[in-house]
Amino acid sequence: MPNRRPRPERAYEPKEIDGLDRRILAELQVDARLSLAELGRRVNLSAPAVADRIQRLEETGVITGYHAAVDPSTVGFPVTVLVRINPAVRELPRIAKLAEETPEIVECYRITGDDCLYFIAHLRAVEHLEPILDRFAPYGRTTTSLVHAATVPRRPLPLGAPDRPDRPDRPEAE
Amino acid sequence: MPNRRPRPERAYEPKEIDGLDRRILAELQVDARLSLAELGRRVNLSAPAVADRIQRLEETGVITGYHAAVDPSTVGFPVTVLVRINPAVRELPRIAKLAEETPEIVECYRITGDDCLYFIAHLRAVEHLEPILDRFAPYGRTTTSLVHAATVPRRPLPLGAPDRPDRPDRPEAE
DNA sequence: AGTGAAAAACTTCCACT
DNA sequence: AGTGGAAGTTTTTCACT
Repeated sequence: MPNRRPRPERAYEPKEIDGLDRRILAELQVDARLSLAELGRRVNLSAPAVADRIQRLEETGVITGYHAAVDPSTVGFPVTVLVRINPAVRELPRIAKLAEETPEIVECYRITGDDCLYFIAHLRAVEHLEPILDRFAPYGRTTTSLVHAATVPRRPLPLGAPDRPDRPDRPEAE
Repeated sequence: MPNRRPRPERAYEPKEIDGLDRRILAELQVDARLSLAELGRRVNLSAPAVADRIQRLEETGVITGYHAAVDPSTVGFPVTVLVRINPAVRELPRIAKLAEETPEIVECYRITGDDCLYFIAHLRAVEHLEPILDRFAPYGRTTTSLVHAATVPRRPLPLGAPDRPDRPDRPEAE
């Protein structure tokens, strides 16, 4: 037998995710507030079994959280911008820190290409854009786009239709 | 009295969102699975009162859903791309439709600027990028970036700290 | 708009398979 | 890994403020 060291620590165990897990994930991506009982009914499993699986999915880093989606325009942030940044040499860490410290910025990613960073920010008014851009200006060149309508609103990963049973159905109680 | 027609239909009523609502929203953005009972404890309100407010927030379009966040890399989508598109004249609707029909695309927005559309897609392999780009090629010029680490992972809107009481606390039971 | 109390539903724990 | 049953919570409804 080959000398197998214990598996290196990693964020999530490489345990197989089966069709049942995928169906549970598909359901929870659409409605995170589904009860374990209801989930169990949908995937044909008892509530404790669903609870077990969900716990495992959480512990292995597959599910990273449960979040209410709030429409920014309804809570005073009618303006959304996407800003790309072409950083001056060696200034990327400073830019990342600035982004982190700016509460209006709700996500920020490193990307490949000339502009190697971009963020999304929600603003109370277009006028609030300038001061934000000004803070970044010393460290890079910014390109700003106003975000209009969502052509495809955020939607779940294509995990396969949540309707293919992995085991035969149990007989229905009527 | 001026002739007031019934209020035009809109996605959400312009009812005031007070500090209590903001605190509830702040909590639910962080953990959508909090129980009404626990929320009530945190904002110092009874469970039925919290349920009422949440229902109103849902009905008025402030809360648009509750979603489990799934780490794409743990479910077989290790590659994330951001694609900007500069559409050929009059082809934007076709591009939007293509985006809608491509399950790997999890969001797509219209933006200002030369490239007036962008989308985010999660892929099972870089090789899957080409066929997708090829579908868009006839209708516009695409610019693709690979998305690396999240500098700022998606986080809640800055709705104000969820710890400022709007009413005096009730006496604690001990 | 919010409360407390009762009924229904849900989550959790556990012994068993 | 999953089940069914018991115990503890939570959600929901409702009369009252």
